[in-house]
Formats: sequence, structure tokens, C-alpha cells
Amino acid sequence: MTVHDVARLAGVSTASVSRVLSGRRTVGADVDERVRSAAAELGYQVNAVGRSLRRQSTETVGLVIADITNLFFPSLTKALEDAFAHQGLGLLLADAANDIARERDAVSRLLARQVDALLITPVSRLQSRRTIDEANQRTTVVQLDRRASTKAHYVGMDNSQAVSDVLAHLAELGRMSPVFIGSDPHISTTWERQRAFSRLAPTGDRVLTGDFSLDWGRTATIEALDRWPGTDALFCADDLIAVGAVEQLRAMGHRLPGPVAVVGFDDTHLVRLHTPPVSSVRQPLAEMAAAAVELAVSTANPGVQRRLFPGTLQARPSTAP
Amino acid sequence: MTVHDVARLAGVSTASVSRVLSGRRTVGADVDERVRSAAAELGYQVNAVGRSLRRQSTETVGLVIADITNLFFPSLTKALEDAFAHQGLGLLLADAANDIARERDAVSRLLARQVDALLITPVSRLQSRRTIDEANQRTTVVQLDRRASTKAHYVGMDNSQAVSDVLAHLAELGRMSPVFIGSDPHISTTWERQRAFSRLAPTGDRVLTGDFSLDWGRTATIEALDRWPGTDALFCADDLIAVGAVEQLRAMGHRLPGPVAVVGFDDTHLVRLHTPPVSSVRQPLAEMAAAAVELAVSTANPGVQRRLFPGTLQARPSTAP
DNA sequence: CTCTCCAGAGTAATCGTTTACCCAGATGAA
DNA sequence: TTCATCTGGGTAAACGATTACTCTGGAGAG
Repeated sequence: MTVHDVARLAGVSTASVSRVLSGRRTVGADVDERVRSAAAELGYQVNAVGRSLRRQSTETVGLVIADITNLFFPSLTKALEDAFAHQGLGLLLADAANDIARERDAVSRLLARQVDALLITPVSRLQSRRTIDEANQRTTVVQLDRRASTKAHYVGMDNSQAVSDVLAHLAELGRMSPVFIGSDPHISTTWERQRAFSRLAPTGDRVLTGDFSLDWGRTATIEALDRWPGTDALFCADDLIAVGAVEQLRAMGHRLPGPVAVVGFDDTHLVRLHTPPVSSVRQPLAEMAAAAVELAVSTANPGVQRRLFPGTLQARPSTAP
Repeated sequence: MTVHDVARLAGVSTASVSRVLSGRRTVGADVDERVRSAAAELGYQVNAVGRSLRRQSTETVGLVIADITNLFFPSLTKALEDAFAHQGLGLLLADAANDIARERDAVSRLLARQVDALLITPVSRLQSRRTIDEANQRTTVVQLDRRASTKAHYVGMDNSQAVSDVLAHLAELGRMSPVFIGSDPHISTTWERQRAFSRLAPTGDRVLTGDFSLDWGRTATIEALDRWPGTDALFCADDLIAVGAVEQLRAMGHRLPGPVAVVGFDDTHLVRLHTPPVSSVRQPLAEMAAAAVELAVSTANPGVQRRLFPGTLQARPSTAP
């Protein structure tokens, strides 16, 4: 079932069929009509592979997710799928499973498939750079949420502003001695949040870093309260850690809301549905996805773009007075 | 950068280049060596679009997810991505957003892209059938988790067995008066679980159906306890409802573990990390994904396959004595 | 009336790869 | 020695769509 079949049935040339069906050039009314009814009769649907080869464009973007089990990324993926499907662009998904080598591999496979753009949430702030820069020479690369290279576009949240907002919120409630519980500092978001905390918080030097898990949230909470007895807030680099912190506080007999507040990042289901609900900073995913689309499809080259969106603190009982 | 460039540099024909790089026919040792070093020198990577057109195979499968915001599906997606990437197959993702029309649209777009197989979690047990049957005439279709057509492959969990196991577990704890809180019966999994409950439970007629949300879990809990005072277990069609039920029970002053047990389905983060942790039936995602791969790539046609895997109850405090 | 221009349609080249087909030379059997 | 067979390699024809180029006939200007 090809353009030739349609052309034969309609009694026109394949060029006319292509013109009608792609709408890229006007044709006479009768030819238009004949082609359309022939295509409908045969149930013809254009073959995207043939089209891609000729047009040198696949209308597909690749998406490399650092770790799809991280609850935040499915939300991001959904926002992206939405935005790109809206433009008729397909999303080719790959998971790096937090591994530099798998990330490089995924990028390479997506490039071989001639994706029109590559979206990536880099695994490592430092070690993903080469992969990104190399890919960026072959196609448009947009870094999302996390960043590793200054040579490729970036769309993300203004972590500095978000941290500042959270600290202001805590200060308003009289909480002046927060501790930052970070996770892997190889991840750019965590790192940025931590740096902003160190710069802006009254107790900027009170920082613990570990890995990215519920258990670390628990362990770090014990350590924080032990090391800094006056602690009145646990500022967590993401929601999983925040939930771990809340669990640990409860296990230690604290009430929430109570003397020690907890706040997380990403506003995943985890904290919204937790008991008690946990405060968290929400990223404006839809806007970020829209920006990603814009950068991905832009043919003009106005240099490397860096688009930062404001995060908004969703205040919940875990930080109430 | 094409086979021609490599061929020129290596001083051989494009046929030889293709033979070496695709490994589909043996060539002499010297030619092999010359082609490989030329390809390496140029950094040549095969163009998948050209290859797909000629080979009539894209090495890509389409995945249509009923609703990617449903916490269960990202886990399934991850398992699939893993399994397919392992075979060198790409995953083209589409979200149906719980909408029949968008589902049809997504399927059509994926078929146009010549996916080698189509994986789908049908939105509706009844209304997705036509879409699936039509797609099944053009490529291999594998229904996952949910099913809508008997004419296409299906990979899922044995809901009947799972329900039976859960009821046995409850009975062991002396809980003989469960109520089933279902969600949308258009969803095949919910419907199967509900039917199995009706058939197997001592109180098989105690069934409530609503929509698929935390709030429905709350509302249904109130209704269940009101209508059937002796209720000692709430058997929920999925985790979100189960969490709603637990929340409502706590709000009504019940303790957990306590007189009324709660159990859900899918074993998402939601129930694992909840306080108290909620019992749930886990689907063997990795095995299901492996089966999906097998069906998707099988060229032999041994008729429509139906692969059911056992679910395993993860017993947690919400069903403890 | 002649010339220019334009719209509409067809012909065939093209995108990058694979592979059917062909040919030369070598090998082995009879 | 002769003929089938096999191996290694090249040539060119696909795959399906798009589009540069060409051609034709008619409209409008002078």
C-alpha cells in the first residue's frame, strides 16, 4: 500500500498524491478530490519511514531519563509526551538507569535513529558532559531538570529562588536553624539546592550528603538532630528523603506539625498523599515542557538558551507552626 | 556521512561496507579490516532510517499507555523499556490519557511510523476493542495488564488466582466479611478482580464501584461500614483506593492494624511507603515484560497467546491481626 | 497577434541502506 | 583436463515518499 497504489486508483501521478496528502503544494480541485477519495477507499496511510528518509527529518525526539524509577521523572515524561504529541512529534524513550555508560549508549542509539532533537536529564553533573557535547554536534540537545554542559540548551527550575522562598517561609514561622539533607552531589539539582542553602540559610554550614533513598532520609535525620540539637527544620533535596525524615521523626516520637519541620522537592504523589502531608517545592512541568518543545523545534540558532522557571512551595502540615 | 564515504575511504564497494557493518555476510579478512578502520576513522554510524526502509523493519515497538499518571504504569514502562532495550529495540511512547479517541489516535500515529509491534494497555475493556483489532491486522499487537480483545495477544496477571490468595490470607486472619471497593468497571483488571471477588468471597455480593481516585476510596469506606456493619476487610481494586480507605479509617478513629483490614493492588510506592504500610498484590513486571518481548518479536505465528502470571500478595501491617 | 508568465500536472532523481544478481577466480571431483 | 561448486566481491535495483525540474495550455499585457 503505497503512493503508487493511490496514484493508480486516482488516475494521477505519485507527485500529485504526495502533494495532496502532505498539503505542501496546492493542486486542482478535481485532482484533490480524486486523490482524497482514493486514499480513503484504500485506507492509505503515509509511511513515515519513507517520508523521514526523503525529508531528512523523523518528527521524533529522543528522551533519555536518568532514572525512570525516580517518582519525579514519570511526571516530567508525561508533561513532555503531552507537549510533543501536541506538535505531532513522537517521543522515543530511553532509561539510563543512573549509569553513565548506559546513558552514553542510549544517546548513541537515539542518534542513530535520527531523532530531530534529544532531551536528556543528565545522570551526572560532571560525567555526562562529554556525552552531551558530542550529541550536541549532531542534533539539538535540550537538558531538562538537570544540567551537565553549558554548551547545550537547558530548561529547569530556578533552584536558587526556590531555596530562598522555602527559607523565607521557614523564617516566617520562626524556624531559623534548618539543616540541609542532600543526596548525591553528582546530580546537578541536588548540588544547586545545596549550594543555595549554604549561601542563603542562617545555618548554611549544616549540610549532610548521602545517597538518594528513604533510608538515607532516616539516617540523616538522626544525625542532624544529634549533631545540631537546636534544629527546627529539615530541608531535604527531594521528596523521598523528606518522607524518610518524616518517618524517622515520628518514630522518634516527634509530632508533625511540631518543633521540627520537614520540606522536600518535586511535589510528587509521595508527599501529597503522605500522612501527614509534606511540604514540597513544585516544578512547573507544563511550562518547562512547552519550553523544551520550543527549543527542540527551533530552526533558528540564537545561541545556547537557558530557561529557568520559578518553583512554588506547596506548604503543608509538615512545615505548619 | 554515509556508506559511500566509508566505501570510498576503504577502497571497496558500498555492498562490502554494509556486509561488514551489519555482519550479515562474511567477507575477506582484509576488506573487513579496511572497512572497520575506515568507519572508525570517520566516526560513521549507520542511519537507522535508511536501514528501516530497506529492511522493512524499524526495530521499534510502540507503547500506548492508558494513563501515564497512574502510578502503576511508570513501573510497567520501566520494565518494558529494560526488556526491549536489551534486545536493541526502541520504545516509542504514547499516552492515551484515559481517552478512547486519543488512544485511537496514538495507535494510528504509531502504525504510521511502522513500529514492528504495538504494546497497549487498553483504556476500556469494551470500547478499545475496535482500535486493537484494526491495529492487529497491520502488526503484532500485545495487550498488557488490561485486555479488550480476544484476537490479540495478552500478557497479564492471573487476577482470579490473586483474589483467591488474598481472600485466603484474610480468612487465615479470621476476616470473613470483606467488602470489595472497585473503580471503573470499564477497566478490565478492575472488572476481573471484582468478578473473582463476587465468585470467591463469602460476602461476594458486597461490592461498591466508583471511579479511580483517593476520594472514592474515602467515600466508599464510609459507605461500606455504614451499609455492612460487620465489615472486617476492605479489598480495594488498586492502591490509590486502598490508601484512601486507610486514610478514611484513621480519620474515623480506627487503628491499623485493627478490626478493619485494607488491601490494594499493584504494590506501588504509594502503599509501600505509606504509614502504616498497606498490603498489596504485586505483579511480576519483569516476567511480564519478558513475555511481551517474546510475543512482540516472534515471527512464527502460533495463534493468539494468553500469558497469565501469578500475583503475589505483599502482606503488610494494614492486614495484620 | 505575439510574448511572457503562471498554474497545474507529470517525470525522474533523491534520501541511505540492503541485497538480488552477476562475475571472476579458485577449488575439488570425476 | 573439464565441469560443477564455492567464495569473495561489485553493480545496481529496490524500499516509499518528496521535490527539483520540465512540460503544457491558457491568461493577460502590449
